[in-house]
Amino acid sequence: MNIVEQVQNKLKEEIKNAVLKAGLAAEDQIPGVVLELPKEKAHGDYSTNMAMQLARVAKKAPRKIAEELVEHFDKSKASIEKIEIAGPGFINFYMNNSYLTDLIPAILEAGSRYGETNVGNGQKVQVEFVSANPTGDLHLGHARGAAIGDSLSNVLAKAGYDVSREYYINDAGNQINNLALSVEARYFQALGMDKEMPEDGYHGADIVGIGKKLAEEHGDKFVSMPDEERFAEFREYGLKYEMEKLKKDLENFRVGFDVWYSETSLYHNGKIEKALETLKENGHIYEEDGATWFRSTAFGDDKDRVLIKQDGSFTYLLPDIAYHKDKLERGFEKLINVWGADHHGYIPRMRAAIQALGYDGEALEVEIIQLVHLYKNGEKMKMSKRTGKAVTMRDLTDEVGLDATRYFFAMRSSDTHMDFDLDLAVSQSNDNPVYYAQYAHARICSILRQAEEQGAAVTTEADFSLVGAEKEIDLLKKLGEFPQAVAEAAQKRVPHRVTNYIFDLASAFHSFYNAEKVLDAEHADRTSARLGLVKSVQVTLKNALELIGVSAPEKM
RNA sequence: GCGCCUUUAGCUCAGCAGGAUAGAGCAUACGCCUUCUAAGCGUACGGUCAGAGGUUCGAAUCCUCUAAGGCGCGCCA
Repeated sequence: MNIVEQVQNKLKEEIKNAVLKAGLAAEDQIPGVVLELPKEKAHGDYSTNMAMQLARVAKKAPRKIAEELVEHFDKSKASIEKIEIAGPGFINFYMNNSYLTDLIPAILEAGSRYGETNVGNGQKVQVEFVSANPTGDLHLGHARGAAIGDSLSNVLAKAGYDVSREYYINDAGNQINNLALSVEARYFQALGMDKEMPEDGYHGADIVGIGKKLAEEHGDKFVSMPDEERFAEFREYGLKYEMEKLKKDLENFRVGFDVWYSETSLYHNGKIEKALETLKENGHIYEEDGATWFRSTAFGDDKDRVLIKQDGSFTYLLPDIAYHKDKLERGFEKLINVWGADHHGYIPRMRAAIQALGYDGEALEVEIIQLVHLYKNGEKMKMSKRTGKAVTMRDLTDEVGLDATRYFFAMRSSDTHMDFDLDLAVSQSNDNPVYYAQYAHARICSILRQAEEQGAAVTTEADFSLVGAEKEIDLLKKLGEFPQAVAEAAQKRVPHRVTNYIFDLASAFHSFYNAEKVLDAEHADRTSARLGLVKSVQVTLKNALELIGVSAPEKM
């Protein structure tokens, strides 16, 4: 627990004690003590709404309650300088903020670990994200999903969850057959022969590339091959090629996975049959019209779902149920799936399946990533994966830059529809807030470099009580919020809150930088103390940027 | 028709399990570099929180309805 939390807990405890001493409520009637960070400095460092909350229990006016509370409050116990009653009954606490300077050595010692908490309590969670079909390039929506999935995973890990990142490879369905046929068509075309694309073929440039590559490496070797054999070759080749490209693209995007899980493997190890068997045993399966159905309506779904089609093949749902059963059997307590908005209708049937398998439906959490619309020249760009006109993740990072792209996606709540203005991101890249945060980091590095040249070193032994100017206190408060910001982002699954924090911290630093000078030969002690402060900011900024996959440059 | 998401400043978005006078960035106007990086800082301007009811000491936030926009509603994946 850091110093900030200790002080907050102490304060809460004393508030509770004051309520009891004033006889305003019995112990079991006291509502949870809420401490707020007032927006206005004139409202103190902390405030509580306890008096208002007690109005009903104590049957008195909130301001009257507040007065009694303050009377019985033991000021000597919680670093308090002054208490005021304001507004409808807020009690505002003005702290003696000197305790905040203890944060500096604490952060310096924690280093890259600063920000860690244990609110996750080691809970085993799995985050499954991207999971794009290996039939083409990753596009804009995948990029957003990748950025959010990765950031969320980082944040959860930082907050003490036991996180596993997983990618589900859809390498078994019809789409892979279409991939093979698309490759085949492109191969023939590369040889100058006429061959039509399949109706649901993939028109991406990458497939054209595969065709060319095959033609260059193997000539017309496949032309005379029996159709079935050629199909199998192309299927495997296409899949391998797409997966390698996909992994590489994600790696370049600074996104890594612990597990790459193959759908096909479920067909070979009998897990699909087992899942079906479990559903049967639990009485949720029936036959109708020559198909096998899952009675998902029993768990609130709109309609029942087909698992095995008339022709005997599986729908997408059945292996997916087996997959989720496997996840749960691997001991994950929470399954967080990051899905595109176009799959949101799929949630009720998946949750139904989990319940039908005998698990708690709450184990499944789905983070829906809303659509990204790309604007160029003031016009919305039409995108379609089928026609191959989609803007790929690679196009985006090439054009906008990796850091800016990651930051931009991490900046916004995942459930808002997002407009990505390419012109703005490219032409006026200085407006991008990523540089604002990175610039703060680079500035600090510059100060530290010069300090070193001047023989001034960062040490935990400095006299940090010399840190106390207004901008310094603001900065310290911000630094102290970091662990809680991460914890909250994790618990609420809102990684963009970390990005907001980064912006706030950078802002507090820039403001400090303009108000106070760090390096000052005339005041060696103060210089030493301030070096500790800016180093703490550097450490915290770097840790925070790392959570959202953005680099912390030392020079800009 | 049904379900999910969205609607906050001219634009893009925050708003933390309901709190005090709703905040940033961009844009606009004006200041700040003989001093550690001006990709920065400061000041000003800018709001019927889509609309209507309700819940309560108190609502952008919770509930109901309405409107607008997006997405989905396959024996596709």
